[in-house]
Amino acid sequence: MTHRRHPRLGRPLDLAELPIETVALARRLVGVGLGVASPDGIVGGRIVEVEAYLPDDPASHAFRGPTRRNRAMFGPPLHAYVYFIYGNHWCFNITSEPEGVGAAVLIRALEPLAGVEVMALRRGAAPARDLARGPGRLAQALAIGGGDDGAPIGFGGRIALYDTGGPPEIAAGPRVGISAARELPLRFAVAGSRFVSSPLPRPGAMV
DNA sequence: AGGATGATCGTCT
DNA sequence: GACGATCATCCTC
Repeated sequence: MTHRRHPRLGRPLDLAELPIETVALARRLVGVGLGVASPDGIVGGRIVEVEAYLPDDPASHAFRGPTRRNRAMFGPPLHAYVYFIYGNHWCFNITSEPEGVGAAVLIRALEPLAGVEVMALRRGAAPARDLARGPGRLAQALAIGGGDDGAPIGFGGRIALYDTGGPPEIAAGPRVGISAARELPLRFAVAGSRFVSSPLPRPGAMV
């Protein structure tokens, strides 16, 4: 199964268009199409929520230097970093920054657009809104697991990005589930999307 | 609608 | 041996 123009995800995204600085990449990925090729066809949707994990970020797995688990974070940009958490769940990141610098963007939620029935099958009778809302559910719906860790993003591989059209309005807020650096607004989402895991203030909203 | 809890295991100290 | 970038379920309000 190979990636090409997809009626719902759009046309293949030229990776050269993407910034590799972590915050810039995180913001750019909001609204981008994500497709995973499998025997069941292309399964994916529009990225509606991400989190940035910066170099020298106390909330990042890379904070204490390279280990076997976080190795991909220190590899080249635009590769998958996939890790297992809480004994149950896989989480999917796209690496950022030049090789040697440990950083990545966690993909937290998707608006399902392609292979929705396949996602529903994998997720087991979940409501459409919950098919890929949250990083664990997203990985399960897309069948992303440890075997994808370190793989390059792109056409010719399993995981590819698509250009779905114009950039959306982006909301920002604190990251989820971390204990360090809680105050930093490093979570980015499509403003107002119902597929975001938890609400974020609209851009320019009053505090 | 929202808070608490158990599941479950790889990774690092 | 503790804990985690989570989720589903069960409970109370």
